[in-house]
Amino acid sequence: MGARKQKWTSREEAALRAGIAKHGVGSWRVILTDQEFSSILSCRSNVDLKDKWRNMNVFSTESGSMNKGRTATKKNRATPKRNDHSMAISTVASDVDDEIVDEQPIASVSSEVWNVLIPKKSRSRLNNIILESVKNLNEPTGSHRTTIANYIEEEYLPPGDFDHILSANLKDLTTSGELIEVNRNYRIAPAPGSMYSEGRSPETLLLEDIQG
DNA sequence: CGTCGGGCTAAGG
DNA sequence: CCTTAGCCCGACG
Repeated sequence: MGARKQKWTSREEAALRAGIAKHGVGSWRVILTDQEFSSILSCRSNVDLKDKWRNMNVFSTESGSMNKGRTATKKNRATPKRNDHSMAISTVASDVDDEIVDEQPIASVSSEVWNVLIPKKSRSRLNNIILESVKNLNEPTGSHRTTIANYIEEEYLPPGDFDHILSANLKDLTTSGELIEVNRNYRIAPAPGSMYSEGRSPETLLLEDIQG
């Protein structure tokens, strides 16, 4: 009644990302039954995971090409194919590249995808990941850039030249006040108005809705 | 049974 | 108004 639409918490999103990183895209049921995430995602169904993952990867909606053409509504996603539990997100990059140009080695594509497909619109997406990482690392004194980079590379995906992108975004987040930098360490900034969320331990912290 | 893509619609901008 | 995001539905294996 109160919440017909149950918004996804950043914790659930993190669990979903981690689950995909470990089990691959499409293994929603497996992720759901994994003891690591089953507790967090207990309220979600396998279909919910799929839908959420789709909504998380909204690329286009760019200027102009808001095509609603019924004929050959390509978009992304091509072959579900059983990918190994190593790439996961790279699969998304691969089929996107599949649409744009010809086939290219994924290794070179992944960084390109991040540079080309991410530029301004999805800046908040990357920042979201950064905030997520800092929050999940939960270092009392804050986390160093290399630590953050390492976490993101492990947990999400590893573009080659990701380092300088991270630096820019960290600076951006610090400027905007979302992160606080102390001695080259970054930590989540305290909430503008409220303290911790109600009933939430400092572990969970805040930042449920940073999307704005 | 699970996954997938399309579509609907309540919220928020 | 328009975009977004959660959810539902039918199809397919």
